[in-house]
Amino acid sequence: MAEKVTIMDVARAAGVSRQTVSNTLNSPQVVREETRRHVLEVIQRLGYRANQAARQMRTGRSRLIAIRIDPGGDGISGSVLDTFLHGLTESAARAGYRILLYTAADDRSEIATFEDLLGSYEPDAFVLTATHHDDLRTSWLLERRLPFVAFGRPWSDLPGARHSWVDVDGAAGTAAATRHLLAAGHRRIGFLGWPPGSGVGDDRRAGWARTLAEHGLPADGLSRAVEDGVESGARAARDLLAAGGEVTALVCASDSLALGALNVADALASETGHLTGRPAPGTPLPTTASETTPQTGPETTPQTGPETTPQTGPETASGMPGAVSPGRRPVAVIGFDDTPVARAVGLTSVRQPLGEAAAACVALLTRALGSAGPPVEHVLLEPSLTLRRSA
Amino acid sequence: MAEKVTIMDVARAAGVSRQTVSNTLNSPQVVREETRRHVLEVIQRLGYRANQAARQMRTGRSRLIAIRIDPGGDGISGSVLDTFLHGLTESAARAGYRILLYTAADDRSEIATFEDLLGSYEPDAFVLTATHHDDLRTSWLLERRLPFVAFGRPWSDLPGARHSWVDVDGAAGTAAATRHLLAAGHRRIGFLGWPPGSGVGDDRRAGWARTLAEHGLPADGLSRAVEDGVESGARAARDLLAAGGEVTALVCASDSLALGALNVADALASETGHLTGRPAPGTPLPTTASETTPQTGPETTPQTGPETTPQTGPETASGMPGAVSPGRRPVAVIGFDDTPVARAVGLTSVRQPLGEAAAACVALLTRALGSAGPPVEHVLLEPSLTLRRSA
DNA sequence: AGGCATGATTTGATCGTTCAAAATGGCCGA
DNA sequence: TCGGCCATTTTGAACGATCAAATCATGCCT
Repeated sequence: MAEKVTIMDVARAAGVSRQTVSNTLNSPQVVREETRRHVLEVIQRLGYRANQAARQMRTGRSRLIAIRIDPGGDGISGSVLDTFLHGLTESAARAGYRILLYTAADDRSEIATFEDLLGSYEPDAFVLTATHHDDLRTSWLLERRLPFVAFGRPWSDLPGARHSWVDVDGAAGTAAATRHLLAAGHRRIGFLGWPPGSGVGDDRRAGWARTLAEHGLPADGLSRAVEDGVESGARAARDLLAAGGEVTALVCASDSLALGALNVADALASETGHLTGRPAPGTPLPTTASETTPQTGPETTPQTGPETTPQTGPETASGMPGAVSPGRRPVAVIGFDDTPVARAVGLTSVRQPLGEAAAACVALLTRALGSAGPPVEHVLLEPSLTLRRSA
Repeated sequence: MAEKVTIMDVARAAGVSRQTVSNTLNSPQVVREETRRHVLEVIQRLGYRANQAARQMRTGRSRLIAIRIDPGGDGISGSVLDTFLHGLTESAARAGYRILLYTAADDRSEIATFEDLLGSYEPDAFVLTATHHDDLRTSWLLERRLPFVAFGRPWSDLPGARHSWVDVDGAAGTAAATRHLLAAGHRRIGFLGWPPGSGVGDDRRAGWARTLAEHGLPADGLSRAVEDGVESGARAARDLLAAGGEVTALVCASDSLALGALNVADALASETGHLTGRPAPGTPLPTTASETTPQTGPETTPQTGPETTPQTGPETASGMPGAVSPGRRPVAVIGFDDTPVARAVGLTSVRQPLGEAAAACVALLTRALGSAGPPVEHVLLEPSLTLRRSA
């Protein structure tokens, strides 16, 4: 096993007391410059690291942030949590925190886990995801004045339900998508979303509706509300396109719905002879300019250091057997979340700045835990549009 | 804040000493039955939970398992780690452990993180993923006799590099895929994989090659080795299909490659008039039997309790505009990992039993940490084939 | 020179648990 | 009645850090 180096080992080696070593690390300003340097040198040499358990016992802080990981539905948008989690781990590490995972089936069992964790590992804070109407978790945490941030707005305006949150402006995302389609000449733009009641879904629909209204275009009958899923998206798209509204483009609340819609659009195109409009279903565009992310408005994203996500880079293409002759575009489709599926099938999609969101969560938490600054803060980030062949 | 309940609070309330409370929890056999029951009742009533930091200080065990989370390339197979992580969190919780996350860019920085963590949070064990040839991490951990399991075999047979691992038999997966294609009548079955040298990739290619050999079929010129990615998969598929080998089916080392191949296959089909062979690219089969997972051999998977992953269920379908008339099948394609992308585009794929793998990792670790059983054990799990429209 | 504020460092106590050893009490046989 | 043994329970010490208070220098002012 690795030999343990305690604060006493360092103290002895440096010829000072425990407390001076502790002070050089935690309150450098009270230690004489020369002593400080010497102690730091010894710490370095011995490879000393403060034992977290002992520190926690005395200070009551674990430097642990807990977050739930869940299986994630059909998995298509599962990568969203995945990416967020990675960003969170990275940002937390920079701030001296570590991420602790737990699972829970519903609000009730999640609260039970809160109690369990608080009694044993004593995480300093929680990060909540998938907030919803009448979220039991937020009220439970608020009642006990436990520090937490939600990734997602509180979708109810109960007076006491004020807490810190970070979110991505879904409405701005669908608005940008809609504006992009308008700029491309589309005038009958439909929306595929979820049944009313989900905060996220309503928000995304609102962005589309608002933008149409701003351009003096009617939205009546151009919207469908179905459960999330590829096939329900396909059904809804068929229904909407057959309704006689002459819809030429679709904005969708998720990549799952969008993928279903895209399948329908491609099928219709091949049926009506427009097959060659796109190179081949699911094949990337032959130009390197096919994958771009234009700004969707004033970028308020805070600078959070370099994101080290290795980019695969836009795929280059050689001979495209499907691209025979240029034809008129079939129904344009835009998804939401820019999941791997979207990249794989060439679906234009709204991308959430997940790395920035994670960094913002950590920033809010550390500020709250450091007891500096206001206890309740909000950060609303702008998404961007990743353009691909589908729109 | 939540009122803290210590072991002394319980002791006082129950009219016994600290140690008796401790014993009721940790060594029940030394406590008189009646006392034990009484103390347990008080513990329940007060909601006592042993403070992990204090316990860790005394025992030296943190009940923490550390694992790396990484961004995950193009994201398509990112969901693999995601699912594994969820299973790990669940299995670990059942065994009384929690999962701690960290990030690292490469082996060197991961080892630096080991040192950091071991000096501060003192995780009891590590779970390594993405093991590779000459893995610096395993040798580092082995030298220090630190407990760990690798999800992935050690892809080098250095004498000293013996450690516990859990893996999925990739060769068995590609073999099953190949057998499935053979049973469907295919005789010229190609393979799209990665350049030689990666253990995982070589293993998957071997399963395909072995199966062809077993059936007395030649494999010469039927294999391509390219970097992972949708477009490189497409290129390799075009190359292989144009080579004049009359290839009618493709087994691929990943869903990314398979997706590229599928795009090419679909494009070729529409070029040669076979378009209607499949309902519509990216559309699920209209039958509910389309998504099945046959056994691929003697199932050695250990029983690990109910996996609570909510299944979306096989998608049902209504009118399929693309399915005009039944035609001859175009090139069949099978992927690997059964990612969300595969489900979304209807790609038949080899599924890894990730929940079982995670459970096996935890089982191996707890056994090693409990110092019962042999310190080095191996678990090799059988993957299964998820059938969809692509093969 | 003595008192005193200031800066730097050290000492004592404590967090909550478990290990190890000591204490208690009942029962038995001599 | 006493010692010994066993089962059960209690007490003392320790894990490694930080907080709070005490101590030790040092310089300055009166």
